[in-house]
Amino acid sequence: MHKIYIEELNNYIGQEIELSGWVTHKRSSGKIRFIVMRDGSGICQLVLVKNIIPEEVFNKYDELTQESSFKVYGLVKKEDRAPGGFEIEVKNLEIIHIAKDYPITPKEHGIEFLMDHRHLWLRSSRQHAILRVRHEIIQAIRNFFNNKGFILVDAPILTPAACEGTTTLFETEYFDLGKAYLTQSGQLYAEAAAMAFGKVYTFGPTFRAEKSKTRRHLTEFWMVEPEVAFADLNDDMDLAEEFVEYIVQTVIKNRRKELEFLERDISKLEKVKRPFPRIHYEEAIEILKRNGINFEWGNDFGGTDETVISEQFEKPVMIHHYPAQVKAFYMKRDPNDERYALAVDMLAPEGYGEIIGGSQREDDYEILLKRIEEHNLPREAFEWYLDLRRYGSVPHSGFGLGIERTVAWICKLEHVRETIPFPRMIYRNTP
RNA sequence: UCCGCGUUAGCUCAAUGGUAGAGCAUCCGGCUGUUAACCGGAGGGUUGCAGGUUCGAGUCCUGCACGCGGAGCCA
Repeated sequence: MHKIYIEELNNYIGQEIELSGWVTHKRSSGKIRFIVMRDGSGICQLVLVKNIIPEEVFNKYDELTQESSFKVYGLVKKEDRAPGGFEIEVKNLEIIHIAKDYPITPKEHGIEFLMDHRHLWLRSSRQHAILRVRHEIIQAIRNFFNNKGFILVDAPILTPAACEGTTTLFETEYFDLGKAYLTQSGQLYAEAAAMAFGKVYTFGPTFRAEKSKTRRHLTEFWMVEPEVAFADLNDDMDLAEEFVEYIVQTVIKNRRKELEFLERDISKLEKVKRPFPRIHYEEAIEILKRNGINFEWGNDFGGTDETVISEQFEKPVMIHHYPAQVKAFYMKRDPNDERYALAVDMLAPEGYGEIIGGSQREDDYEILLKRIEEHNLPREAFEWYLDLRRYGSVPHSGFGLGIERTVAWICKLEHVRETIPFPRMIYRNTP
């Protein structure tokens, strides 16, 4: 007998097979009983009919509870009435473990209850769909860069100093060397690697100890950060739009079933094709003014501002040339106008906000040193970073894309907490 | 950190200041094609915690804890 997964049922119609899985729910009409099972690859309906199977097998239905594990042997039939389109006419059934009082019952639950039971919530079909899309996005990211000759370079997670500031770091003791911090970006290390390999990307978890409490924030989130030697801001934007187009189109192609389950309007995602609009910071301000928003030059855009700007477009929009004062020390200034940094943010459509932040980096030793001092950063900690400008410095650019916000946008979720298996938020670090 | 809302059965929620209730889940019974099946019955409560007002508080007041939504900051 073939031991198979539910997703393979189509190849076994009319044959006897073995499945292993868990009870999602069951129904009975007396002498005919139904069990809906899941095995991780899908769901399938089992039918037990009294009189055609041994009484002992028929009665195992009574023992099985929601989420009990078991093996089933039976005949595969095509059946349009069954969820998933197939059903198993049960011949025999072997109980592995009986679950007692599974807490997530087939009715609605509140978010606090579900988050407390996140380890069990992952078993539900909605979470399956979301995390499969996440998997597909990560796969697309790796394929995109690998196919373009980028080298994956893992940045350290324990770091000696801040990349961007000092107020938002998780701190830990590091033997006799004092404090260490959880990384908030792999970028500085990606720059070093780009000087070694030309085109690189880092991909890993990053940490922000900010007390942000919104639907777009986690304290631990995943970021992919490409960095390219000899690339300027325009090259950076070219890469970013090709990258995002590839991710979205790959998910539509390979995970249409999951998007449909989530009731995602796929036609909106189909529009995510190059070229994306590129607007100057000043144009973005004009858009805000036209929409009656009073915006002061020199500020960064808030959540509402981002939504208003991105609503003008059906595609992700790139805003470039931000005022240098609101951007990080390592960003290169526009040589034609020192007020601006050669920075770009990409805002996702439908109000999902910033998914990419990037820039051309400062490649001049003296200027970078000056910026480090202006920001009151400890020069010793950045000596290695300054070395990159001492030995064959070149123009280079890169960006970071937040995985969770990208998943939330593509799945059209209310909150990023569902985009990662075990979210870490300001008021939650369990389970 | 600030602003707003909330906390009642295992879960989701009701309950003019006057005897705490429903649906689901659980248990018992019925039903040969169910789709979060359905029908009948049963058990299940220190109303988040600590005070206060009142003849009487789930309900009004104060404080605390926890959660949710939003702001700031960011990806």
